[in-house]
Amino acid sequence: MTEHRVPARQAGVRSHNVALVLWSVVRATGSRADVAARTGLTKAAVSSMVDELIERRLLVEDSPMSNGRGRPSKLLRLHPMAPVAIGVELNVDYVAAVRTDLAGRELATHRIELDDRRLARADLIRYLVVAWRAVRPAAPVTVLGTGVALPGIVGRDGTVWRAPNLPSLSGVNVANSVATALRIPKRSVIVDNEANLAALAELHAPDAERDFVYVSGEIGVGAGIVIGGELFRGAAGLAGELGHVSIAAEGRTCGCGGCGCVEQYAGQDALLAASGCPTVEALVEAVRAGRPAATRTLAHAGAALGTALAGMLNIVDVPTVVLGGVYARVFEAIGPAVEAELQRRVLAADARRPTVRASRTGADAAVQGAAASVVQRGLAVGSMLF
Amino acid sequence: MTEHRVPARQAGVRSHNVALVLWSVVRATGSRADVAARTGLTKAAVSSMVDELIERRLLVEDSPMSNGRGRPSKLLRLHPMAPVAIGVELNVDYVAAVRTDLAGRELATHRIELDDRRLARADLIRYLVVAWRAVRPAAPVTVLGTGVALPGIVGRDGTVWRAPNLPSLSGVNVANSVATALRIPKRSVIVDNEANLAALAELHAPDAERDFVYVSGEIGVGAGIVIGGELFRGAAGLAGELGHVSIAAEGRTCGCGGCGCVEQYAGQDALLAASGCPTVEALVEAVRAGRPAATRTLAHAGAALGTALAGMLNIVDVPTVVLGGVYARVFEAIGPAVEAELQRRVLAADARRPTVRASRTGADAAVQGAAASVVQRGLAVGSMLF
DNA sequence: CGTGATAAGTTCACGGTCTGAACTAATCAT
DNA sequence: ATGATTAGTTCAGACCGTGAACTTATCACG
Repeated sequence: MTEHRVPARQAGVRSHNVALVLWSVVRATGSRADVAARTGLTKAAVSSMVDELIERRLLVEDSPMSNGRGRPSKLLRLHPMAPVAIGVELNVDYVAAVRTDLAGRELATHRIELDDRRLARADLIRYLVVAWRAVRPAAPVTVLGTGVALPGIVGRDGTVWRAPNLPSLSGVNVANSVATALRIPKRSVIVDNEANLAALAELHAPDAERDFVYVSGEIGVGAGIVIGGELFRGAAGLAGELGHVSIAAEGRTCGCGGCGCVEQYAGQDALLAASGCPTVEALVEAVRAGRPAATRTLAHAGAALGTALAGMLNIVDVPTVVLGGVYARVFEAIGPAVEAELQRRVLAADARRPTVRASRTGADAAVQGAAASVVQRGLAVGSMLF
Repeated sequence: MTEHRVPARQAGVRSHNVALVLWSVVRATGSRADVAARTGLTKAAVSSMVDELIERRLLVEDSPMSNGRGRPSKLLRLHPMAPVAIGVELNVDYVAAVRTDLAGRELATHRIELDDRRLARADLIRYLVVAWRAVRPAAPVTVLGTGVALPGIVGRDGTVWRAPNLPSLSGVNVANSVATALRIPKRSVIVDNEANLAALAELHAPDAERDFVYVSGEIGVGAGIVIGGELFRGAAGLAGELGHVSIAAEGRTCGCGGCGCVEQYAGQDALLAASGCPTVEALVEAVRAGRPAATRTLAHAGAALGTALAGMLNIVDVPTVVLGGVYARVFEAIGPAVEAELQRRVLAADARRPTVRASRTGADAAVQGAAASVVQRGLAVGSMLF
């Protein structure tokens, strides 16, 4: 049953509406009157809240600008010294960081390529710290929080349940480690799976759907589920482990202990092995050149991926699949195979044909999403910001 | 991003808190002071809201009752003429209905056994109407709404997307049909999948978990997903189609057009065919008697079901599986096989062992859940009740 | 150059809401 | 009977969004 446990108070109304106003300006600049029209609040209410937001140095007022007729409007903008969010990503072959404003605009980026599969836990954390410091604001600006993207299963409290490709992180509470290393409050750190955060970035891209599954094709295969414009994390935050959905009960054995896991058929390593390409770049090149070995491999992988995704779509009911990571780069070869399999296996496909498209975000999707997750929590009612 | 689109108003605070107070009394009787303590509101606020609820004939006050010390408390109860909810279920071999109060207590039930696989749409609706009328309140009591449980995929607007076992219902907007046949407002009718509503009933049972998957083992295999004490319906309300998750890419062909669907291995018809039992009763009896053909069949079916469920658990992240329908009746034979497969295939199993248990609700789970879904919507803010 | 139309933004009385403290009511133990 | 104890009520105070009236600022037109 819907839990009403918490009583509502007037202060909650205020903070909700102030967040609404701030968010409205962050999404698109506008005058007080514009904001009132967009939010449904009265001009009087918006005026009072904008005053408060200017007072708190979250917004600034442009100089008046004529609209042709009537009193010129004073456009509102994010304050240049408004709080920022930092996102960092620790992946198998690189460490990345980004600083964004509340609108998600990049203010600074950083990236180091390295192979850290065999690094010890302390070294991994140290790389994260270095990346964080590289994008830290010079000016005395509040850092709203830090989002951390990892290639593994992460629980709500920031503990890594499983990270096959970064074994030394297994069981570690990364939120704690990062917070102590950076001497920042633990609750300002959000740790999540890389696919979940990339899905969040995809959600923030222009014209994004509000219901989709983002498939992250890296060395592991993960998925971020977005329903109604919100990331679906499941009971403990572990939702979306697509890579280890079985598509053949007695199929290839997998490092996870099961067998027939789709990762064994459509993961990055499987793609390279089956196509005979040494690197992802070579595979992408082979697809461009239309080499049969590559296109055939990807058609097979697409069918496997599509089978697993069909199960997923039957279970979570999402109309759109967004292919990211490697899959986005070879979309022309793998997309149709995935789509065909979905059409065949998704129960609702007759009534609502599932669509498959390539991701619109680039390689920094996860790290962008990490920063966005901080902003999202910051704008939520009852958060750090209000 | 979390959508703040709608501004908050004071009236919303009031209706939220009134619902909170009403719900608190519905869950467990208590004095105004008890309610204040339970909800976190002040005695003053609760007093004013209880007055309103008594005025509106939703609550009544018992005569004072001594607590040993101090002024005796006047316990609050649901008004005997408070609104009720009606749930009806149309299934392949029976039609059922129930009337409940806001607390979910049964006030009247009705059940007709029949085989309606071949009935025309109009006849099916007629049976629903008859069942509804059989439990309709005699006294002039408001019917808050009607929940309809169906064995098929139902969209948010009440349209049946697919109902393999009741083909004449396919494409029909059952909410409309029932509303016009009963001459009740269309928006008072909620139509949903039978497994979803059974999950809701399981959630309302005493000591229910707040995160689980309810598996409905009928002629079709469906699942209702409960996360954080709320039913998860997916983007369009079609979530949980477990029966057509594929466990073998090139496996047995299925009526849905795909192949390898788990329903072909663990559905009721598959169980009967494989065990050689003519009816479910015979199968249950064979399991009780420990006949090898039956136990072997169920072990195999359990492995198939467990494989599909493992994919589901990896995707939606739920720690508990509740087996209902046929599976509950043969739990001793099928449960361990399911559990073993989950242990092997669920990625988070090492850290959090998935548990499997039999449903605590009976054959009327879906119809009870249908009524509960009405109450749930009725108590939600901005609903019919407030 | 002045006048009126137009639109942005502000002010303020009002009604609704919860809180917290003071107060009244009712019962029990002594 | 008296005091302790708990239930429930009353009321002033503070907060909040609304809606109408008002002020401010610009443009078009004559």
